[in-house]
Amino acid sequence: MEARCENMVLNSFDGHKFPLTTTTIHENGSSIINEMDFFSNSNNDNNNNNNPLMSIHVKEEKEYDQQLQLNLNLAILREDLAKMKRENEGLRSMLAQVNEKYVFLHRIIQEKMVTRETIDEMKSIMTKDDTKQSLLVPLEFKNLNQTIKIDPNVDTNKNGEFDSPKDGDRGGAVEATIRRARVSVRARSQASMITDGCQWRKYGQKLAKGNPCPRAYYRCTMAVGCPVRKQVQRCAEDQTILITTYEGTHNHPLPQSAMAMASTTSAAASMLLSGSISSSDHHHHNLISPGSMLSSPNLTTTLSATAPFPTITLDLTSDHHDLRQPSPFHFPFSTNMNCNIDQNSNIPMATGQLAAAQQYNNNATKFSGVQRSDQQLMDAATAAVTSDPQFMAALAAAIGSIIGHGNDNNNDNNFNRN
DNA sequence: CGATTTTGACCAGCGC
DNA sequence: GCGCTGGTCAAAATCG
Repeated sequence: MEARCENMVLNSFDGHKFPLTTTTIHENGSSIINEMDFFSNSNNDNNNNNNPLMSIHVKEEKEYDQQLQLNLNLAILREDLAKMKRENEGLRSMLAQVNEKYVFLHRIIQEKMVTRETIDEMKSIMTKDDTKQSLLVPLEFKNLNQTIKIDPNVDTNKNGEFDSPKDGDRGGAVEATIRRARVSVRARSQASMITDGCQWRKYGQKLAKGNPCPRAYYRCTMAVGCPVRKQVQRCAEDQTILITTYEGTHNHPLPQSAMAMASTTSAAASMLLSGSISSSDHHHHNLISPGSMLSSPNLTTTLSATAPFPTITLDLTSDHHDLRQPSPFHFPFSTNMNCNIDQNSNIPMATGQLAAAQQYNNNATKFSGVQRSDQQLMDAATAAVTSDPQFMAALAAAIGSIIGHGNDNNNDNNFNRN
């Protein structure tokens, strides 16, 4: 004779209890704890088919098994969710730090702008040939934002492009200078074109001299008349390197996924035109600007004064940026914090961020304690984030939304409410 | 069938 | 003026 009792249960999330073990008590008083086999199949069912009571019992056990499996899955999901929440908390704190640095940079930028205005006034007093000066020193724009927005008063050709400087129009010359400034991005990628969030239409292909790989020409098709173009070509020396050269500034709102690249190239072009750094051929700069692609430890920028158009090259081909992968290249998480975003149009605004970045570098001693750890943290986060394009896009959108609200003090709160 | 790509032709700038 | 080169155009082909 043996008695059977259920003495261990699993509480389900909906309040139900499911037996995990049974205890078999034998006549001699000994007892054996039998663990419930969650994954047993129905082989034994055949042995009980002739016993209606046993059949009902087995049926109940099968239901228990199914429910137990379901609840175990739920428990696993819960654990995963908790893990993701913890990771999310870490990212939030990281973003808070990034945002703090953005505010700091923004203040520096404003200070820089004021300084530039003072220089402008002094120069205009010292020289009467201000037309030449302003053409030679493009940074003298008091508000670079104005150079990026499409001005209906500026002559454009039939394609909506800015006319070349030869038309003698000063405004047109300035705009053409902006458009002619080029930002070249070198990155390792197996894909034929890097994914930068914009829509492009190929309008030509050429075999350039000295490179067996053809150069492809693309224009932005996200808006009619958008003057932005890009050239894509593999490096002749190392064909795993994809060289993408951007020219012009978008005249339309950009999706969040495109903001990273647009703001980075915009910032680089801004620096290039600003003359905030000396423009010597093959002069390398390692820029420090928190949270920016431009600040990546192994990123090298190269300015070329001998090229037909002023060109700045952002080199992402070092080991740290080795992005070789079968899937299309995805632009590293970065840079939204490096641009001002027009509250109305969502157009990235070049604001001389890199000059500010340099000043940030000069002031780096203020941050020397946290800079290094932040940089390491940022590196780790970048590697983690870039491994998941979808998450990267979502994170970029989140950051963009924060910074898009300006630098008010509620940014952290805005994010934490998510 | 509309959008996109391909590809030869055309144009402008530059050096000789 | 001529040839070379880079960049763009536009008709044809291709794709989804």
